[in-house]
Amino acid sequence: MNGKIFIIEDEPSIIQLVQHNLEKEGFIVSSSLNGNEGLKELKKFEPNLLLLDWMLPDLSGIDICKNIRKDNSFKDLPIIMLTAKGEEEDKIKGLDSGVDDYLTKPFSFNELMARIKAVLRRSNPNTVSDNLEFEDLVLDRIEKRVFRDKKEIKLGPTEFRLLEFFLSNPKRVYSRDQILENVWPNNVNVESRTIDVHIRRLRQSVNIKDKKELIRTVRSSGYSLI
Amino acid sequence: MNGKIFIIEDEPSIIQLVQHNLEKEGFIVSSSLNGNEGLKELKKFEPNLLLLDWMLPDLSGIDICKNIRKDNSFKDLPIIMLTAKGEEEDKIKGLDSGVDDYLTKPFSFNELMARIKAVLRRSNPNTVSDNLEFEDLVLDRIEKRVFRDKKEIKLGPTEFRLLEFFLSNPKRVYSRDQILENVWPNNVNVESRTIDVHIRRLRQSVNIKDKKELIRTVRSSGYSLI
DNA sequence: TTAGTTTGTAACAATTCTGTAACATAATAA
DNA sequence: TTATTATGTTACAGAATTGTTACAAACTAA
Repeated sequence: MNGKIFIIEDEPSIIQLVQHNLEKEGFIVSSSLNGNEGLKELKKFEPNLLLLDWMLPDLSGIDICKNIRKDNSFKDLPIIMLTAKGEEEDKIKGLDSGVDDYLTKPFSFNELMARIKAVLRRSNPNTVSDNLEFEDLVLDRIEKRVFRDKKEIKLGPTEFRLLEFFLSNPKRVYSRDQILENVWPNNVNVESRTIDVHIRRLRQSVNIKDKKELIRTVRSSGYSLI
Repeated sequence: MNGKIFIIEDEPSIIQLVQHNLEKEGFIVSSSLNGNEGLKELKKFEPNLLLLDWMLPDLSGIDICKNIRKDNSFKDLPIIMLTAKGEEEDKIKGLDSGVDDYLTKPFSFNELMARIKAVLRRSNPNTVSDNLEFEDLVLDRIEKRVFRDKKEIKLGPTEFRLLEFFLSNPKRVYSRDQILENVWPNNVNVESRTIDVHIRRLRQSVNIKDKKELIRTVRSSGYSLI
């Protein structure tokens, strides 16, 4: 998951929490505590999505919204509005003003994340791709297909998940424990040597003559893409 | 398993139990009985993980959480929240205060241990992201690679850990005892001369023609980077 | 059902890593 | 200087880790 997200929200604790978690998810995040300043910074930052608080000390969220929509280069910027509880009526207005979605505080991060993904996918398909890529390797999560060098590769379910996991963070070395935790269904007990065998199978499928080895063994640590 | 764990929890019996068991597992543990004092001590202690009680006499767990997340040097500190049953669980989760995991009292030590391991695995390699650097030497802990002068150097597992240890505090002279304690798995007995041999191997790998020696011998004291 | 896949494990092979001993050399003290 | 102690260097056996293969059980699709 990638993309740039801007937050305008006057409560620092919310900014901290959301920003922290979004960055952990791989987004580039910037923020502002008030409307006027936020508008300026936003235009410099050029985000792919805006999280906008409804109640701000200077401008209301709706004013910001209108302002943004006037600016030609941002008239398609997806906006998710954050509203405090009990601002029900205003929601409707909010939607009228060109907001893409709204979220009522307090919200869980998972909720927020789901909305962000949905909105980004809907309005900016390029920033959120369901393909994982690494060099000449492409994994299509939706169609469950894998290509190397434009040619399709057939993988079994486990090899697919294994490769998907490696691609989530290419080059990073994962221990067998980490692989087990993330690739196998929870609380399934398999020997760690089993992973070696699946690595072997994945290697066999993924390797192409005249192409370099894709999976690196790091002795006493685990495996990684390379 | 190693690392530093801090506990903020007002019930002494729980602290006793948890602390004792964690120390037996090889963790360095410190604790505090209340929020305000805990916050101060925590920042001095610089833990790798925090066990945080939800109900405290002075501050609530969530306040502490927010406070921690504001501090830049601790915004990635993994936190496991301890809650009593029925203690507004939903609220805690709903607010998503940046907590990494929850545990409902009463819990077994095994449960706790499992969560700790999972959280540490999940968040430590990520947050500790960083490369260790010293002059033209770079050690990438995530990808488990070492570079000197931009060129990759192949190291065995022990040499890697050895170098990693030296890089944690470059220029500092470590005695053979300290090296043993930190580089070799706990309760392994090896002769101290063995270290000399590994130093030799590390030197051989790390040294480059026309570049100065990187590892200094301090007679009767130990070794250090230089 | 049946035929074809997929999966986990065991067993063995291949490879790499480690610790130690033994000897060489360097530094220090007497 | 010589004696003594600390460190450097090398070689090697056996530990430990990983690669590979084969096979039976579990699973799927027709």
